Amino acid sequence: MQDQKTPLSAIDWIQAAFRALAKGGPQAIRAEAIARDLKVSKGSFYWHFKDVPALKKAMLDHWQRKATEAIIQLVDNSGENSAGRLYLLVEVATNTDTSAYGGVNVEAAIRDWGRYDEHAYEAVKTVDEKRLHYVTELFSSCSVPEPQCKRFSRLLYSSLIGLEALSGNTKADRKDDLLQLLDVLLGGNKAAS
Amino acid sequence: MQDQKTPLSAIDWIQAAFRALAKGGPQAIRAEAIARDLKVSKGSFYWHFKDVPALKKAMLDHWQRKATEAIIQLVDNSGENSAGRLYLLVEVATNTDTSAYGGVNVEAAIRDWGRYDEHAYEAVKTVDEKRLHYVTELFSSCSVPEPQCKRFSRLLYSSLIGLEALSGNTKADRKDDLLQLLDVLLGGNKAAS
DNA sequence: CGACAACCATACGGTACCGTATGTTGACTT
DNA sequence: AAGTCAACATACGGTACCGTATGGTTGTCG
Repeated sequence: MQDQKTPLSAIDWIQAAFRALAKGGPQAIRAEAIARDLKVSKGSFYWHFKDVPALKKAMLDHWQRKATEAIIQLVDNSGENSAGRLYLLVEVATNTDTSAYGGVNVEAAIRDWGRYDEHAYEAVKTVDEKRLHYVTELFSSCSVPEPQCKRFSRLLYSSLIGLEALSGNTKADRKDDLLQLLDVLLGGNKAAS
Repeated sequence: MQDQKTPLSAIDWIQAAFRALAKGGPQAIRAEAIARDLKVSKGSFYWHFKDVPALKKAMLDHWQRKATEAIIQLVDNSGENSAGRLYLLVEVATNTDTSAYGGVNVEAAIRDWGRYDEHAYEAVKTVDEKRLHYVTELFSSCSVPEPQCKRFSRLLYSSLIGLEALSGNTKADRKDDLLQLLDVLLGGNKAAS
């Protein structure tokens, strides 16, 4: 939104790179292309970053921090109990408008990226593990028997990922589907507690 | 496996292109790179295809046919009832070794591709709709109440997609998770028969 | 044996990108 | 007012790809 003469920072480049990633995939992370998008020359890029791999590393570091911070915020706020937190988690997670860093489908794009790039894979893996661990704890606090907790968290998280990858559904659809899944998962074990 | 002097066909190129896609993403579908992989020159490529977009179109057409044929085979064979077919479907679908066309993670790679390419998106959408329709029918035959059938099929299919996108789990894990999900989905509505 | 077609190699001009080297500008010191 | 430095722009050589043009092998058929 800044129009003229305000110098760019590294974060500006990172955000623009995420826009490019979301729109064109990992191969769209190119110095000259992003420079055009920012209406500067690539001389600017090579002032802020050593090379393209350095930009990619900065993107992954940035995302990895943001993606886990979002979870921590949900832990701290919301005086809900465990079950309530699970439902709240679904509500928030389906709001893909959490456009913290850059674009819209950044999450999915990074996950794709991880399929072809080792460093991206490591970042995705780390984030996945932290999130799954958190959700597992929530299920455990809902008196779900222990061996099922990890499985249920995988199913819930996988459904979130899969529903966004699936074609031809809306954000509201995905939220309803996931809430219903939570009902089924928690209801099926309501006997305990 | 053919060593020397056996001339290539268009299908050979398509299969090699799928290998490239699975390994390096959509951007890896390049005439010269695939030619090197096939140990021929790109003159060969431009004899079999008009250009790279023509190859991509042929890939999508080929996959779209294969991906729906696999379902039809499951309908015809297997004298199972509806519930049994659902479980069988999970068993077969988690065997990603259905290496019919080319590689391993071709499905996921095409889904990624669809995020950046309109034609690929259309192909994925068509395949998704056919599969979802089939699974919905199965749920309906299992005395699952009508409004839930579509939702359950989305959840099952999305979980399959999401679990494969998820990092750090094995093929056996995914199968177990999905079978358990089926238990929960079918068991949770056993009352309404 | 000569013609023809399938199949491929080689050579070419063109584009888009990378990374480096070096010039330019404005703002801010002293 | 001269110097310094952050933040660019410009220009360069190099690579990898695209698509075309054209030429070279095979086999097959009359």
